[in-house]
Amino acid sequence: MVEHSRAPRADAARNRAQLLDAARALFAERGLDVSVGEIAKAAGVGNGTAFRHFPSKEALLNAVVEQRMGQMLEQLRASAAIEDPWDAFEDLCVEAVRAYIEDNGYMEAVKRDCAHSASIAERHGEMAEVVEGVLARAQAAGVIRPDVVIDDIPGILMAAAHGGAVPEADGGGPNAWRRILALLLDGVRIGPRSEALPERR
Amino acid sequence: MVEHSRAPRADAARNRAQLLDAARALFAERGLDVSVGEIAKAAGVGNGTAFRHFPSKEALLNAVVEQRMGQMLEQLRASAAIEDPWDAFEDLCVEAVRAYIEDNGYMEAVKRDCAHSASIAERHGEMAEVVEGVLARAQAAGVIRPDVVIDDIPGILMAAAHGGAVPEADGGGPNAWRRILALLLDGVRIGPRSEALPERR
Amino acid sequence: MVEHSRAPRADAARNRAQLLDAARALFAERGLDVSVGEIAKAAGVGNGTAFRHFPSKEALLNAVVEQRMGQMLEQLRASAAIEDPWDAFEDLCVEAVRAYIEDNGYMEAVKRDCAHSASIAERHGEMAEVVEGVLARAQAAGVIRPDVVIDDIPGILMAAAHGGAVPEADGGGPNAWRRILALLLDGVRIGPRSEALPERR
Amino acid sequence: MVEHSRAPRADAARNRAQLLDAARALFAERGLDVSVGEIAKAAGVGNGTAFRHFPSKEALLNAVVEQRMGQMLEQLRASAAIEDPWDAFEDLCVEAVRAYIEDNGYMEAVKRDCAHSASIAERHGEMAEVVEGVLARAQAAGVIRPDVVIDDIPGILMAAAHGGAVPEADGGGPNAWRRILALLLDGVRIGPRSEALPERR
DNA sequence: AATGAATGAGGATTCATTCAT
DNA sequence: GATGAATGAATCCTCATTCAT
Repeated sequence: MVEHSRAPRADAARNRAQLLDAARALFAERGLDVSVGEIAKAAGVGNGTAFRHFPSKEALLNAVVEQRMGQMLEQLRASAAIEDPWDAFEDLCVEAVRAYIEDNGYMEAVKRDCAHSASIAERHGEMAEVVEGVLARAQAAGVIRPDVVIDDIPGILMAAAHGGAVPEADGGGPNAWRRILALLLDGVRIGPRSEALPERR
Repeated sequence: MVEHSRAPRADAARNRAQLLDAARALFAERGLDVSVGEIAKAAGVGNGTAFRHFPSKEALLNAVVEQRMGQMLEQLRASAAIEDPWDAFEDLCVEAVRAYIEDNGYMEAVKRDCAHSASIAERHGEMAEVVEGVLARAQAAGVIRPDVVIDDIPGILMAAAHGGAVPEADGGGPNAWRRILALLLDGVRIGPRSEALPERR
Repeated sequence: MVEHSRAPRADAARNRAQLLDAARALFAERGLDVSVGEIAKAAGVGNGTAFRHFPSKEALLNAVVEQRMGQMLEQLRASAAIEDPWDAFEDLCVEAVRAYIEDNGYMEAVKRDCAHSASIAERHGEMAEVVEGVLARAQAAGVIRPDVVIDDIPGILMAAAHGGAVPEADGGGPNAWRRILALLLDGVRIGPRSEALPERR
Repeated sequence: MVEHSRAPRADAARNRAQLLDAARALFAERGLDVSVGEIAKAAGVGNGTAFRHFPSKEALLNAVVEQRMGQMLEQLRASAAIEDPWDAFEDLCVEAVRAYIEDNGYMEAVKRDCAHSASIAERHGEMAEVVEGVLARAQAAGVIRPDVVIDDIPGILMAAAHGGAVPEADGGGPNAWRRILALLLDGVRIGPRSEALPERR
């Protein structure tokens, strides 16, 4: 009988999750211009339901971003756990940029000022802390030039994420960011350069 | 009052120029989503006038881009004329990125495939030629690592242009790109790194 | 006042019906150029509601046509059920032309190729079948000249429907088609002519 | 030197003629929806010129119609000159319908009430007179049934002109009107029917 | 709590018509 | 008299958001 009753509280949570999933997928795939209606449809719910869970499109985006930041935070911590200070920093950058690349919506959201909700701000703070730690460790280890500051990192990541954002004819494409990031890392690093740039796909 | 009087025929060119100016300004400020109507209003002309001069929004954008490319081409040539191979390359990058930064619309247009109009394609070719020359000269002079290829350059520029595209609180801002570009250039360069990153701000 | 209260959900069907009615009426009255906005207003709904029910003007027209074809098909079958072969044919023609006359929109739609939607195409096929049967029976009974072919019938009906499509001063008007159709039928028939043309209203 | 002066009065007449020609051609080809601007362009004049010669689109259409009526009148008179009363009537009908078919714009204009200008009304009267004469002669000769009246003729012609106005799949096409007109003529005629309907294309 | 209907403000684009030169 | 620029209303259509059930 449980299954036959009309969507009780349990399904509310499921709907929310499905909306978030659909929103993430669609924002990632097609940018921030997808309509709420389309997201709702992809989530298998009515569009009114979308607005019940998230009072505005902006709020939905924020929720997606917040969730994404959660995953990102885990990822950053994993990178931070790498023993070698340089490897930790490099891995952190690679994974962060990959997250941007794979989620256009997240990236576009990051470009706006997204410290709207309290929890986003909190997550943001935690992430900053982790990054700061990794950077400090690498600088303490003497593998990153000392004039790089924590405020440079978001820009570096965002820059790398746009390294492939040109037409294919001009060298753009899904893997082009790897070379750009490699150049940036070589610019940041102390010591010998990387032997070779990543293959251009 | 003189300036406010209507002066159609002779001022058609002026209207066109005002439309281009308004379009550039608004595209730059608020991205490619500004409506043609708003551009027309900013230019001080009626809705239909915009479409008389540019048969579609796309065409208006193309015109903006084309004009910008003209300026850009001159700028690139000036950079190419610099004697020192590295200075030429560096100047070229700085000026190109500055152009992107100052004209968001241009930059967004560059991300798309912009070989729409014949003249844009032609300009594009000329620009590529200049850049290729500067790169080749620098590599021949041994100041740029040999595994950098011409197809890396647009990505490098686009990346640098996004170095400031994060909230101010995260280190973004109108001048942040300079540091990111400096890092990229250090990654590209053979020999000692730059002594210090450009000042933030 | 009861009728004026808003009653969305349950009345969605009613809105749809009102839109169809309004569309039919306006298309009939003023041709296919009436705007969707005007139809919506006549139906007492907002602009967007029209597009919610029918995703495009074309779709709205198709719906009108489809509905009309349903009525028409019934009518044709009723005519086909008439025992006397000639009477059946005549009645079929009269009713078909009347349908055109009463619904200008339908008629204009028939002029285009209207096999747009699957169901329209299907209906079209069913109608053709009925007409073919009636014609064959009449020809078998020797009351219609044998060189008339099925492909002549749509043209005959369309022609008759335009018999009144001239200014009143020139003999046009809502009933003028009856005389024209009578002439056509006399041209098609084997045997004596009709004794008198229908009264010119 | 004459050719080098700026379009004196003589060219005004020429512009007018070119506008009429262009309007006729475009209205004929594509219906009454062609824009004045397009007509002006086809005529090789500025659109302001079009509105100088014809104060409104409606006026331009009227002028086209008026001119067309002139040609038509000649044609009708030629038909009226045919000796055999039936042949005269038949020829008149064939040529009139052909005129409609070949000039969609004219036909659409005839459907509206086009007695706007005095000269159109006058032409209209002359045409009616000719038609009336041909009809009377044929009826006097006993080849047209007596219950056909002059007011039936415009409807007959308009009807025949729409005999092909159905999709090709339903028997429509550029020559279908001939069979429909033949049926109408057989309905109108006294005596034996035509031996065979015109070939369907 | 979920639904999907309704809404109306835009957005791009076209066009008849008016006007300044 | 000719020109073509300017105009703004109108058109189809989309979408975030609100509401009645």
